[in-house]
Amino acid sequence: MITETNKMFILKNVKNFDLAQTLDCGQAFRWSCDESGVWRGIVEEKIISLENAGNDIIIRGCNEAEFNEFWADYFDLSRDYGKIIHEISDNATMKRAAEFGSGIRILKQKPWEALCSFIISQNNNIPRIKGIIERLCKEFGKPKNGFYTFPSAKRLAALTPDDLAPIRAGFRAKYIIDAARKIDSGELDLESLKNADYEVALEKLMSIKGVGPKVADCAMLYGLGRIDAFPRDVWIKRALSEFFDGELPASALPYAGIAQQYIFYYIRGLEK
DNA sequence: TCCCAGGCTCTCT
DNA sequence: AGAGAGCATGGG
Repeated sequence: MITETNKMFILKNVKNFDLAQTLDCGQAFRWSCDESGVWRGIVEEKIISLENAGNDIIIRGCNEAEFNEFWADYFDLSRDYGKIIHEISDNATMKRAAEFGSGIRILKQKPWEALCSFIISQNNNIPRIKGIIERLCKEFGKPKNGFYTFPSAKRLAALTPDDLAPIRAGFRAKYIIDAARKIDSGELDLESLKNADYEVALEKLMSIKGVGPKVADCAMLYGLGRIDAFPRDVWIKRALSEFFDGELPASALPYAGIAQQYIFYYIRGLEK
């Protein structure tokens, strides 16, 4: 039987794309890696596997045309991260952080999945966030070649917080349901926020119960492709006061969201 | 056991 | 407007 996983091709000479850094830096929670360094994941109903090989990346599960059609945008391959790193490196600490995480790319995740994931992330730790999301997909997503799709807002809108008990999200269950219902009813249109004024988008997102400025910024950065969003979590606040006198250097402001990811990855790396 | 986690809501000043 | 408790759950 021919399956789509038989498809394979090699992405040549890719810069600033380290799979481990990009897929396990805390921006997405569903990618996993096996012992041989092969990363696998599902977005919508598309499954792909990737493996770093020097300056190349070995891709399985789709052909080049399919990759260019969908995944190239997901992995933000048209953005010149080298140029950004160069521009923000006039600040010594920013330079260290950016070089430490120079293989990070900001994924363009599905808006609903990003919003829902970061609602779950509040006052939580990353291993547990992953567990809750995994259970959410297993319980309410659709099975697909050994993976599960991320459940749609429509699917979750039909449930109650009690129905989410099996995923053990705690007090966040009611927030997930409120978000799902606002999206499903059309009260909130995530797509339209991609190009909205920042303050307008922030206010719209914060109309969801359990969504404050941090989760809203994450939804914008990771789900709406907005690098003007700058999520301030406990780690970033700590880093800002410890290394940056409270605010981002001016050179990093145009790339605030990307700078934020470098700092997050860097300071957490220092802990270990 | 205790502390904390990619925060937010609610209440009390 | 600002401070602080409470929140569900479980990893370290």
